[in-house]
Amino acid sequence: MARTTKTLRGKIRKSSYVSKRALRRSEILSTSAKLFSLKSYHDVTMEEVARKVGVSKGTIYLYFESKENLYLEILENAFDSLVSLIEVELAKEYAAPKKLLEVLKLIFSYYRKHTDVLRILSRDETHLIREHYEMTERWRKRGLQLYEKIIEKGIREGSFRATNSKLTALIIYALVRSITFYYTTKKKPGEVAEEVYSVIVNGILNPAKKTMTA
Amino acid sequence: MARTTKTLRGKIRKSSYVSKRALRRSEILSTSAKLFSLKSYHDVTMEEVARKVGVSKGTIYLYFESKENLYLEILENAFDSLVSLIEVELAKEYAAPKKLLEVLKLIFSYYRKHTDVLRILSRDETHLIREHYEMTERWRKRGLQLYEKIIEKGIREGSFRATNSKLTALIIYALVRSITFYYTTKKKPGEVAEEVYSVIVNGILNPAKKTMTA
Amino acid sequence: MARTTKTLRGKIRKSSYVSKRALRRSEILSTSAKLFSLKSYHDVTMEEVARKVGVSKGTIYLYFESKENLYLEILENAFDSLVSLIEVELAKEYAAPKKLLEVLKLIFSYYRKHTDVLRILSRDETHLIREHYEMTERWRKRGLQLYEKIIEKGIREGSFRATNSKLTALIIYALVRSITFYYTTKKKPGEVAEEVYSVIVNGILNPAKKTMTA
Amino acid sequence: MARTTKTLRGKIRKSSYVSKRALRRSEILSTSAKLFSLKSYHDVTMEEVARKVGVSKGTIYLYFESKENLYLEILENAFDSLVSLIEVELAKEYAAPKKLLEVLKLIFSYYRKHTDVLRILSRDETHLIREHYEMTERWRKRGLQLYEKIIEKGIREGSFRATNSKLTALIIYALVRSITFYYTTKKKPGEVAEEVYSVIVNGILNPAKKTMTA
DNA sequence: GATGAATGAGAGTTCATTCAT
DNA sequence: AATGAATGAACTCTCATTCAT
Repeated sequence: MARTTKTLRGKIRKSSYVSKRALRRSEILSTSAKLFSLKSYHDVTMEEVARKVGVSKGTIYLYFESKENLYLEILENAFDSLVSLIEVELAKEYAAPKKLLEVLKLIFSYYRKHTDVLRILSRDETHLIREHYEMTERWRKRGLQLYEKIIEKGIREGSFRATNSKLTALIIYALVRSITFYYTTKKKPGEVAEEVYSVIVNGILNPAKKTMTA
Repeated sequence: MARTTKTLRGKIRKSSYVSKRALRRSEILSTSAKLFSLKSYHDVTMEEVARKVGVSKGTIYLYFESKENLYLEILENAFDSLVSLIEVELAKEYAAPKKLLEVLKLIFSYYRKHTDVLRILSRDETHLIREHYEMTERWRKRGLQLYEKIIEKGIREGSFRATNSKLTALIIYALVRSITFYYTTKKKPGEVAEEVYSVIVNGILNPAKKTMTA
Repeated sequence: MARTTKTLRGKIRKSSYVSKRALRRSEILSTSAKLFSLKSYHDVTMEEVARKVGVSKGTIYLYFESKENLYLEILENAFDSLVSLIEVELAKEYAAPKKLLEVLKLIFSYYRKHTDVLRILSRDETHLIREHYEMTERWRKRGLQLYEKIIEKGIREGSFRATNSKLTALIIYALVRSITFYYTTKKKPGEVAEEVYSVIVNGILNPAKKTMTA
Repeated sequence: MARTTKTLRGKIRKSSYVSKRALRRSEILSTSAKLFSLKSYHDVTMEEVARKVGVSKGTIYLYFESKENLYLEILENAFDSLVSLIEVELAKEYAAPKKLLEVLKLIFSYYRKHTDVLRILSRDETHLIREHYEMTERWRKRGLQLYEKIIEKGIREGSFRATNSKLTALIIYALVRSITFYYTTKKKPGEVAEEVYSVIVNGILNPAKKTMTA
């Protein structure tokens, strides 16, 4: 009996310990993510992170090898969670225009909820360290490919006209990035997505005069 | 005769002296601009700037009060020269669509020539110092207003349809920014401008099916 | 019992921690005070202070915000402790001459024990920083007032003749300062005080001939 | 004839050059003396000296080997001119009390006219450099000896009572120093000298009660 | 595991001094 | 003789990281 109890307690303790550790980790991650979203990498000090988390400086190093690693893990997490969301969406059997709209909706919603982390992700602090550079490059290429595929699918389906799909993908990527950064509005993410979608697909020209400019 | 020569020489010497100093200044500006475009503000050291320019650390301080000032001057120069270029274009009596196209051409050409400086300008290293923050904010607002005015003019003229002009301006601003950043191509700036223009005004939808999505 | 022990140990540890920090602080204070008493402010480097204390440069900054602050704290400490000593003496109900003698004794004793710090206090390095300037000015004015009051009290009581009390105060202030600085002797501070006192009150004239010079 | 003219011209030119050089030298000396009297040695920059004199930094080095030398020469000049003045006074066949009074008058007058330089001389920035230290020490010892001799003369003559002449000399030295530093008054130097003299010789005690304290 | 004291390399900046012109 | 551009050593201060407790 005693042993069982002990073992159980051990397990509980261990599992509770593990979850405590996991909790601390994510606490550090989210706290520092907020800080990194407000200032540049170099302007966030480990001292500050520790103070905000409510632990000592040394403790941070029990959970993360270095400041660099902490920073990279924030990026990785953000990157992975957004990508996996989009992956699900992409798998669905929608026509290209609807697919584009749905992805936009998804992204804008996600951004609204995870502003901190994504401000960091979107920032062009690209040359901090090689790992960071590579990660953001990977992320950007991944995003571009995603849009490119949708556009090419649309062109094949006949729903999109035959534009330069690389450039168009970049355009979409860019505006998503900037709108999440700078578009301050009370509209719901879904509405924003629709507005953006409308400009992308229809352009800004007055259809009545379209013949004049094409 | 001799006197004349002397006077002339005096003038030349003086002017050559002035230009020597100016030359050094711009040498430091362009060298450090290149460095700042490759790394973040904090990752560029004055030591490095000095070494790249080929002078000693102290020399930099003969030309610039501080690292901050050096950085801000790079930004200011870039900002001012681009703005004044655009201002000239805006004054012309074009219809909105042509105006938009011309401004895009102008910007892409400018970027091609001043990549270093404009990579810095476009970066979102927004929290370095108040002056920097204010300068980039000003620059962004100025750019957004510019596009917004063109779009509103177009709407009034009937050439553009009645979109959310604020959002549309942001979209244009964003894509210009990202394309100059990430669009690596051998096309001439003018061609890029036209491609971008086409996507903006016409959208990506196949006109044959346009009725379906509006 | 065990609990009591634990609690006690806890308290001891905490108090021992506090005193450790306090110890380091005062170690740094006294070491740097010695250095500052030997060289001018600018000639003492933080590197040197650290080396002499036996810690690294960074450590000094864990205890003091800046070199300036370190310096000012040395001054403030010296100033405060001497002033509070004198204050006690002044409150006593002595006649002016005895009061003067007692204050002199006090000051000379104090100086003997705290030479380092008071060499700094007495130095006329008046233009370092505004805080320093203000502090030494305050200290000087405070000292002068002190003597002035004693002298005026003496004049009122009839024990001192009616001299220019401001000038006399300055004279006393000055000689105290210089004697502590330059009078190297094996005499006890009390004896020095009495010698000085004697010169001040009686002057140096031979009483037998006093009528001749007055 | 031509030769003579040439020679003459050469001489004139040379002498005019020499005096020009001498003028520059003393201009630099007096300008920097003023600066050194306002700030500490380290807080006066060669840049500042040059600017105030109205020449370039390099020029200062054509007249003085180093900052240290410039500083030392200021001290030396002040020291020498005062000492030679006093020397003359001392040679006169006065009785000790009158001698003391005359020397005090001399010193206070001199200070009034050469405040800048003597503020530097009186400052206890004693450990700048060995030369400076030695010079101020020499100066102090010289001054002390001077007073000591007068006092001992007075004691021998019977005009002064038998005090500790070393201490008394120090007292006089000290108060002279501080009064010149801190005694702000509109009185003429001669009057100040007399006031000081009176306190020194008569003390501050009320003669009516003198018997009580002796 | 957690702490916080300690480290020390490296940053920006200053300034006495030198030197080509 | 005079300049002023250039130097570079030395300074104060910061902060990611380590380590004894």
